[in-house]
Amino acid sequence: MQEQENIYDPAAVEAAAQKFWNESRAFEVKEDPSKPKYFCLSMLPYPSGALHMGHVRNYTIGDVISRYQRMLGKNVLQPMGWDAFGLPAENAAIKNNTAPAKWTYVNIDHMRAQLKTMGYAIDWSREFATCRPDYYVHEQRMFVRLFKKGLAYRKNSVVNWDPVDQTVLANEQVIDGRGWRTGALVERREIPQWFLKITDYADQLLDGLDKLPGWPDAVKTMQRNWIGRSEGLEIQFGVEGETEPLTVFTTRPDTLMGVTFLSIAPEHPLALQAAKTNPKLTTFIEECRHVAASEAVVETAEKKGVETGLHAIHPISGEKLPIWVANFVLMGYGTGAVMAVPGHDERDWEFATKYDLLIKMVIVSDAVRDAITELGREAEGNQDPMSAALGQSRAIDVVEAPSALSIVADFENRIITEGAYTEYGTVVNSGELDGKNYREAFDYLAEKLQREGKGARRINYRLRDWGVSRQRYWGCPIPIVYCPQCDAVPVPEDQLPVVLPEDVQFMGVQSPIKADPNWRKTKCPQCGGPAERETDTFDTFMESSWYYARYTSPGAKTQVDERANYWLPVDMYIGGIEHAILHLLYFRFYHRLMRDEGMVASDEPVVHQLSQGMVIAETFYRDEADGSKAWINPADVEIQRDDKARIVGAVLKSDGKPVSIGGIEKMSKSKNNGVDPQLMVAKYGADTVRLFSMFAAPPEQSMVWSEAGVEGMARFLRRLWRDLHAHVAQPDHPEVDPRALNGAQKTLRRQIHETIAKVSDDYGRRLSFNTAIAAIMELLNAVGKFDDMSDQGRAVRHEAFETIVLLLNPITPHISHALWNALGHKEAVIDAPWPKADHAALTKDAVTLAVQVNGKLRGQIEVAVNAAREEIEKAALADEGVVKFVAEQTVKKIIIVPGKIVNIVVG
RNA sequence: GCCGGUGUGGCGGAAUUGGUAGACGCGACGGACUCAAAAUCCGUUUCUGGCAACAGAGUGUGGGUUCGAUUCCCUCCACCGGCACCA
Repeated sequence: MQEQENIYDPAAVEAAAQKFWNESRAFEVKEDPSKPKYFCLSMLPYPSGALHMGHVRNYTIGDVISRYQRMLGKNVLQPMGWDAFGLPAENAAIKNNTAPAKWTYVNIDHMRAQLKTMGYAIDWSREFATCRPDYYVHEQRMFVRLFKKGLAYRKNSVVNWDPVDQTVLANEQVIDGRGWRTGALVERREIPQWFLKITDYADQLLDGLDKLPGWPDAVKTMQRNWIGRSEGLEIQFGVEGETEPLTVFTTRPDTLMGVTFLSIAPEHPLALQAAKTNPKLTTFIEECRHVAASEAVVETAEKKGVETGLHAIHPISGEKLPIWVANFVLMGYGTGAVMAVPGHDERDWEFATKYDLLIKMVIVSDAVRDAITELGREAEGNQDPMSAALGQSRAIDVVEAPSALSIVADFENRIITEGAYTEYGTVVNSGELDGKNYREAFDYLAEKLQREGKGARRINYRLRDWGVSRQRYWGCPIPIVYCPQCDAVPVPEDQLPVVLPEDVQFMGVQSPIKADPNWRKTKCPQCGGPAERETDTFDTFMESSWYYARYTSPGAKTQVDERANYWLPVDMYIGGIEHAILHLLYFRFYHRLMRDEGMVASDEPVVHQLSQGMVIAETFYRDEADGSKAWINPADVEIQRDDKARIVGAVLKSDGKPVSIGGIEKMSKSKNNGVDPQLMVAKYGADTVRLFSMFAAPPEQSMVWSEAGVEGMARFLRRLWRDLHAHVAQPDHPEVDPRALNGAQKTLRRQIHETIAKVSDDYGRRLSFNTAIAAIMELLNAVGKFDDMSDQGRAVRHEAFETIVLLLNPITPHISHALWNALGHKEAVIDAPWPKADHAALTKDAVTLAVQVNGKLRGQIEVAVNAAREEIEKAALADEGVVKFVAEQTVKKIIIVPGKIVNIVVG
C-alpha cells in the first residue's frame, strides 16, 4: 500500500488534477471589480494539424505566468482560439481533395484535445475560430466603416503571377524566381487591391513605442526602423524635352552638388516611355519583370541598370545628368526615383563604379576639414581660415600651401577608389554651400528650393500602407460590391456578413468563389442594378489583429462590448520573435482603429510583451543514391561519444549502422527533426514536458530539445515525490520556532526564504524560468542533505517541501496539486496564496568576501556583516594567499565592494 | 543587401546595476546496491603543466576604457530571425 504511494505515476496524477479543474470550472473567469485583473495572452495557433513543440513552449510560458499571477490573488484571464484562415488549408484541400473548412475543423478538434492534455489554465468557454461568420462579420463591419472614413482605399499594386497556373503566388511560393508547383518563371503583375492607411498612424505607432517600457528593446527598435521616419527634401529635377519634372526624395540634400546621375525604377512611367524607342531598355525592363516581388530578392540581386538616353537638369547647377533605370529602385517606395550621389552613398558608388559613371566628392570628414582649416590659417593669416581653405584651395595651391590641396586630393582619391564616404561632414566643391555642415546645408537648400518651386521639406516613411487583399478562397470575404454605375460600394452593415461558402470543391488552384460564376452575382446596394461581389479575401493578419479583444466579450453582438475595458489592455503577450514586426505592428494599428471607433479606451493593446525563441533539434540524415538526403528523426538515432564525452557519431537504432549528423536546426517536417509533444507526454507526463521546456533555455532564446534533458526533469520530479512522501510518513511535528533553531536548521530555513525571494523575482519581474527552476532544485538538493530528524528539523523540512510545491505549481501544476494534498492541505494548491519571504529568516551574521590582488583572486576572508573598513583591510592583507602575492610590493590602493569583493592594487 | 538578435566547459545554460566565470541540469568517468540489468545513491568532471601543493590560460576575433570586463565602446567573423502574399 505504502510502496504504491511512493511511486510517481504522472498519468494518474495528471488525470486527477485535470478532472478537478474541469469539474470546478477553475479557470472560467468573470469581470470582478474587487480584484486586480491580469490578462495573459499567448499568440493563437494556426490549426496546421498537430501541436508542435513551439506551441508547447509558447503556451507553457503563458501558463506559468497565468498561474503565478493567480496565486498573487489576481483575476486571471488566459484564453485560447484558432487563427483558422490561411494558405495551408487550401494546399491540403488541393492535395487531398477535401474542403479547407472541413480540414480546418478536424485539425482544431485534434489540437484542442492535445492542448488539454498539457493542463493549461485556459478559460475554454471563450474559445473561438476566426473562420466563423460570427467572428469575421465584425471585421467586415469595421472595414466598411474604415472605407467610409477614407482609411480603406483601392490602388494598383504588384503581385507574383504564375503564368501557367494563372494565379497569384505568395512570396513563399516563389522558389528561385519560379512558381513552386509549375516551375514557371514568375511575372510581376499590377492588379487593383485594397489597402488600409496605416501610414496615417505612422507617427502614433512610432511615438507609442516610447510608452511601452514593458516591451523588449529589440522589438521596439525593429518597429522603429520598419516605420522608418525620415526627414528630407523632395527635389524636382527637370527632364530635357519633358514638361513633367522627375521628383526624388532624399535625406541627404547636403550632397546635392554631388549628384552625377538619376536612377528610376523599371516600372517608372518615364522608363516605360523611354523603352518604346530603346530595345535594350525594353529587354532590361522585361528581365526585371521576372524578379519576384519580395524586397529581399530585389536587394540581394546583382545591381544592374541601363541608360534611358534621357537627361535630367540639375536644379542648382543646370548640369545635364543621365537618367538610368536600375533594378534596385523600388516603385513602391518613395517616388520610384532617386538622385545618385556615388561619392557619398554605398550603393550609388557600386553602381557608378560598375558602369563607369562620374564620382564627385562634395563632403569631407571633420578630420580633413580641420587639417585644411589649419593649413588655411597658416596661408591666410587670421582671416576666415575655413573659407580660405575650402573656397580658395586652388589659389593656396598655387601661392604657398600645396599640402592643403593634397590632403583634399588624398581624401577624394580614397572616395573614388576605395568607396563612398557616407558620414556627415562639411560640404565642399558645392559653390554657395561650401563650408556648411549637414543641418546648415539642409536648411539652406530647403529654403532656396522651396522659393524657386523646385522642392520642399518632406517627412517620408519606409512604412507602406497595409495591402489587405488576397486572391484566395480560404479567408474572410472583402465586403465590397462592384457596380458598373456606382463603382466600389461597401456592403451595408445590415447585410453583413458576406458569408464564405464552406462546402466547396477545389478545381485546380483557382479559388472556388472566383471559379463559381454565380457566387459573385448580386445587386448594387446603392442603385439596385446588377453588380458583382469582390472575390478577394482579407489577409489573415486581419483576423489576428483584433482577436485579443474578442476574448473579452464572448457572445457580444458588436465587435466588443463594455467588458473589453475591464480586461484591456493585455497585461502580458507571449509569442514568437518572428512576429516582432508585421503582426505586432498591425495589432497595435488595429487597436487604434478600434479606439477611434470608440470600442476600446486604451491607446496600446499590450503592456508587457515577451518574444519567445524557437525550438530547435539535432538533424540526422543518410545520403541517398540519387544524391538527396534522407532525414532521420532524432528519436530513432543513438549518439556515440569518445572518452571525453565528445560526440563522434551516431547510428540508427534499428540497424546499428552510422548516420550523418546534420547540425542543429529549427524543428520542421522537411528536416524530420520534429519531436511530437504528444509522444513525450505519453512517455513522461505533461509536467515533465512543461518543466523541461521551461528549464532548457531562457524564454527569449532558442531552445534545443534533448530527450536526455527531459529524463533529467523526470528524475527530479520522481525524487521530489519520493522524498516528500518519505517526509510525510514521519511522525507529526510542531510549528517552526525561529528562536529555537540550531545553525543547520537556520541555514536551511534561510535558503528556503532566499529561494522564495529569488523565484518570485524570476517569475514576476525577470521572466527567467530556467533560473527559478535551478534555485528550486538547489533547495531540494539541500533538503536531501539535511538529515535532522528532531522536531524542529522535521518542522523546517516540512516548510521546505511546502515551499517547493508552491514554487513549482505554476510550472508543474499536476504534481503540485497531488503533493499539496499529500502535505495535509484540504484546499487545492491553485487557491493557495503565493509564499512570502520572511526577512527575519534572511539575516546573516557574517559574509565571505573574495580578495583579489591586482584583479586576480588570491583568497577569501570571512568578516562580520557590519565590519569596519579598517577591519576588512586588515583581514584581507593578513590572508595567507594574499600575503604571498603582495610580498614586498607597495599597496597603492584597496577597493572594497561591500558584501562582495576586496581588490588590493600593488605595484 | 538592409534591420534586429546570438556567440561562455563535451552539451543546454548561470553569473540580475562593471565585482569570486562555469550555479542548475545533461553527458562522461569512478564507486555502492544487484546473480544481472533497470531504477536509485555517493564522488569526480573548463583547459594546460605538475605526484601534489600549486601555477598559468580562459567567455567567437582583434583592439580600447577601468583597480577590476562574459557585462561598456570600436573592428571583424560565424550563425539565427524579419524584409510587407507563410503564419
